[in-house]
Amino acid sequence: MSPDESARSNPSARSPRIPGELTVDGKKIPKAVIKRLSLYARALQVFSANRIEKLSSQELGDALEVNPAQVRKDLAYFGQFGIPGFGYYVEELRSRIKEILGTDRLVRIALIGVGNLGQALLSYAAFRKEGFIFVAAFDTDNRKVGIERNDVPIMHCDEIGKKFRALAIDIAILAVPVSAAQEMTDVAVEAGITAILNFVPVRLKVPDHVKVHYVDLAIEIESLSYYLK
Amino acid sequence: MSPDESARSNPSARSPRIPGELTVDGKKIPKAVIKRLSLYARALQVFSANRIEKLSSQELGDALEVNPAQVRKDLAYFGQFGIPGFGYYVEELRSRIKEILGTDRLVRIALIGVGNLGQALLSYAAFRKEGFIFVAAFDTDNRKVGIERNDVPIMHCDEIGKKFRALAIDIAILAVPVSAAQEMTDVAVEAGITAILNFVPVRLKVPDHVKVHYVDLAIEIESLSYYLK
DNA sequence: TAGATTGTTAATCGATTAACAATC
DNA sequence: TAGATTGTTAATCGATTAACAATC
Repeated sequence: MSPDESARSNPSARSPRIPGELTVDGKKIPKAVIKRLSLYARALQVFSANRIEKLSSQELGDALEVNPAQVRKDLAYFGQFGIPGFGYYVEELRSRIKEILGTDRLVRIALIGVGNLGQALLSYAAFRKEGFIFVAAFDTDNRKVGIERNDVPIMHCDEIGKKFRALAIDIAILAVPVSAAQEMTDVAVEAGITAILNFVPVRLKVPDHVKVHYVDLAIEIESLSYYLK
Repeated sequence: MSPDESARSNPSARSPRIPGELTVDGKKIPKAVIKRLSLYARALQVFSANRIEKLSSQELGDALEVNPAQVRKDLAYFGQFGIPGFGYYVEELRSRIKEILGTDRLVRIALIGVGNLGQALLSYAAFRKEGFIFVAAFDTDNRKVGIERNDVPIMHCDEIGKKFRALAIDIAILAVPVSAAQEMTDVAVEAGITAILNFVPVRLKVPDHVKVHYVDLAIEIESLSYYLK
């Protein structure tokens, strides 16, 4: 079977075969589309909580400062979700987007590095509300190992190899010092991880099948500085 | 004098006149360029620390996974920094980029919201190393008001109006609950702030001259989820 | 039916990469 | 001089927006 034959009638079918390059039915999906999809899902949750049962691409776009054509185009990558002349059912659209994102279930997260930032992330209640759960944290400091933090057990980094598989970790969040970042990454990759959210200000070397997102707080502030008068 | 006449021979002159739209000598500067400039500055710092005195756009690009033509093009927005056939002097390029970014001096930051995330940011040593200093933090919880955290005094949010001006705050970091985000933003804007780094998952309404950068941790994780096999 | 809004194609806009003359 | 690498223009690539036939 050729890669193209993986196209199916199921409109939200995912067929990522070339590592790092995501396609649905042969179309490449820009990274920005995925980010907006996630924003749509959250906005729809709010509409739903406010007892709004239907809306148009215009209304959804207005809530997020996104062009309505953009909203429709983003959705079109994955199928048809609306009714011409009517709009979208809020709950249905929300749940189908969550399905596309793969967040229609609990996503299991491991934290590597229980410093200040790591601890803040552990205690960030919004994660749980949005369907993410910390199942384990790892640190090399023996004073931290063995205790719990926000109901999350802290284990030694030496156990990453064993525990990542046993606990079926989906995503690793990296919040260690620069000096430890690459080594911890290598261990996590060796343990089979395929997605890393990296807060460490260093470029990580990973195999093609591993996806890394970078959040760089200092760069965010520095680039804001440019816009000061 | 027409806006275009603000073009000067000084290549790094900044002339942002249309609020929110940044131009240098009439050219628009993409936001992505500013982010990369900040990455270049940090990488150059590392080269410098390793006693590397010169490099080419190829070498700088390699370190950051950026195309060398991209490096040169980014710099070209602001002037000429290299020597044909030779490359760039590391220290000179670094200091000129810092100048462009406006981070060749301490940038003064105020934190609004001293919850878990806020406290983590206060204790994030990397900020200080990169030239940012927290000069004040604000919270509405009277148990926190009056004490210090990482040498930063915590004041009541009612004082934002007065203190922002007195302390010459450059950038506000917003880390409050969703319910308080817009009100705190309004107060900060009223107090003259022009740059906000917002960690709260809500769209802020601000006047055109105020620049907001969004860091949305839940969206980062959710969009990573999409890339799981 | 008339009005509204989708899904989709075409047009526009912007950003990245390639190529190369200029030049150290 | 010969070799290397810049700065810059042209070509490519990708993403956003506009427009509109299809259709509920």
